[in-house]
Amino acid sequence: MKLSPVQQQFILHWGEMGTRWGINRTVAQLHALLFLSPEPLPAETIAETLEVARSNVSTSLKELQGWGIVKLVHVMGDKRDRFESMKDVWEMFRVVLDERKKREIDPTLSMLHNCIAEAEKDGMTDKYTQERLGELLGFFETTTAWYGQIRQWPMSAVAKFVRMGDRARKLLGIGNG
Amino acid sequence: MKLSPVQQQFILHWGEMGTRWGINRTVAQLHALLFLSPEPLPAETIAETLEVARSNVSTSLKELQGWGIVKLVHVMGDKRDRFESMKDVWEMFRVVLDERKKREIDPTLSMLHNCIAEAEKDGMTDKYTQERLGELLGFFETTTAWYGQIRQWPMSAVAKFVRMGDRARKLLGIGNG
DNA sequence: CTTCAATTTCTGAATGTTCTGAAGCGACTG
DNA sequence: CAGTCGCTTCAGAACATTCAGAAATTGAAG
Repeated sequence: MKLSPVQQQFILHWGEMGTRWGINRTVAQLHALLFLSPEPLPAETIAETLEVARSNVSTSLKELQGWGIVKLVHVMGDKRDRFESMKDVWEMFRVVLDERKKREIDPTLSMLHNCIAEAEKDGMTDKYTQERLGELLGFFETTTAWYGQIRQWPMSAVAKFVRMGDRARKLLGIGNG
Repeated sequence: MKLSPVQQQFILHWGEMGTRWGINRTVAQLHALLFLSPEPLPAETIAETLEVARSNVSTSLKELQGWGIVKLVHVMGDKRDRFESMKDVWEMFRVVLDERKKREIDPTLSMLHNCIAEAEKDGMTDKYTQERLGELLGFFETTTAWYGQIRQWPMSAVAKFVRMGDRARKLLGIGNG
């Protein structure tokens, strides 16, 4: 399988991008390749195309399946596993955000709850710290609640909302407008 | 300077958190410490408290200043530099998001524009790839436009918006509600 | 101009991560 | 039941990041 220069550029950039957000480069590249591919690819092909070890592909595919954005599929007459990426971009990012929330934000929320509870009774943690932790918790609670709302909106609603711009805020009668 | 167990827990967790989002552990810990501190701290104190090398503190502070969430300040009668974190959580996250947009999303947008333009004339990139890239670009453009809107809302507006829940969508007459 | 404290820069060492090739496992085939 | 194919696991090598301590720089005070 031969990649066009454009495909290469995209895959490389996506890999680079991944690392900046704490995702393994190869994992991200692999995802980019599958995302562009019209049909599900076998692991062997992926390894050749990306020029990485077969074993590395295996591990990365597990990772991507763990995130829920790549699925294993079979095609008639081929006993090899094939893999395809989720193709709906909006859905894909929703899945990733949900997963990161579960893995990272939720634990942070409980850490903060715990810290705040401890601080109240330990007699060693100053008021200022308690206030800061409280504000941080408030921030996370509000934003996750917010995300919880919006993630359910159909994509068309989001698009309209964006197009409304500041009128949305005024229509809802919120803020200082 | 002695940290309470609660403060330690928070700082450690924040450092851990940072690494998952592509931010150096020490940088994140340092930020956590400054965030909790009622007054600006000199580098020396930070190094002692966090038990890291003085030089490491210096580099990390530069990094945090680069992100725009830590500032150098002076206090009367002390010639040492002191550092304080931005304290408004909402403002702080806005600054970080703005910065990440500038560093990561904007380059991705131009990469996508470029790829799409190239793909149209190179005759080597299949239609399917072009469609996928187009959808991805659409996604990034919509979400950045959206963020551009909301980042300007006062925090109170966001809070109200969240509390309205799905009523907001219905009130605006968007989506399939 | 010298001294001294504070800070920054630099370099090699330590640590952490990512990757490969080899080995192993299981399923299918002749 | 031996042979092949595909997949996964694993140990160590390669690579990248992070860090500490030494050296250099800055800048203020005398």
